[in-house]
Amino acid sequence: MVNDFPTTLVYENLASELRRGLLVLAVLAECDVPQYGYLLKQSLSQRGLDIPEGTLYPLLRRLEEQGLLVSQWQLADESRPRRYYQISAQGQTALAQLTSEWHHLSRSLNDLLSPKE
Amino acid sequence: MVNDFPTTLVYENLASELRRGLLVLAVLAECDVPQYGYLLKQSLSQRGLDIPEGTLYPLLRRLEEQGLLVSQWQLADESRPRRYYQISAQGQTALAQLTSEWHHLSRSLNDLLSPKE
DNA sequence: TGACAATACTGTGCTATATATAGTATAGTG
DNA sequence: CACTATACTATATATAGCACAGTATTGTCA
Repeated sequence: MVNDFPTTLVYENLASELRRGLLVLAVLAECDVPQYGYLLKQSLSQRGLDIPEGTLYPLLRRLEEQGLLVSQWQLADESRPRRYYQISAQGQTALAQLTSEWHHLSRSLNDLLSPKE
Repeated sequence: MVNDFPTTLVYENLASELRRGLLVLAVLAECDVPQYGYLLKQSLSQRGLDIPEGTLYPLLRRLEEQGLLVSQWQLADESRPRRYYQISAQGQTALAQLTSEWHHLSRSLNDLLSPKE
């Protein structure tokens, strides 16, 4: 099995790993305004962050379970019920910390990736 | 169990998730020059990317298994044997792709995190 | 009217992976 | 001579993305 990985598969895998951690930050940041899953998927996609439903919905539930998001069903007339998620106070604290960590990390990585001496 | 997470634990968790995907990129980039685990750990730590041994060593083996790194034992006299890892041709391709993906993602995320309209 | 795509979500199970933990062993230092 | 730093291996567990499948409604186009 060793070394039998098609290059594209390996790459896809690594790329999604890269994306993975950033999604939490992105979702938390977007949820400063109430959002429901499908809308979120689309707005993130527009920003270049494609995320499959199978990842997004579980992520939203997980973040709610951890107390970073709160949600409620909303029955706008004439439309399907939607579950709206919004960031909690706890979530805002986490978002602030994560954002600063993000800036730190991205700076480190950019240094590392920039052309060497 | 729901909602019983101490905030710090949740945060630690998310922060390490954030770091996780970036490590692969960082390691690949550093291995343009032969590196061994312990040295890598230290140079990354200096750059602000702390990575426990329990994460780094398995990562190196995994990347070699996937054909992105190659390694060999080296017995410098007077010192303990070290396993040196270096990026492979395949690895360089992956690194290039990942780097461009990284720039793309970090731009998206920075947009998202920057003050709103 | 009837089919098909888009919308909007839930649930289950697989697999990949980080991390904790423990263990081995040598070199240097006080 | 003990302790710390160095340098690595191995195993077990828990987490979480993602694929896949399912449900159901709304809108559209022919």
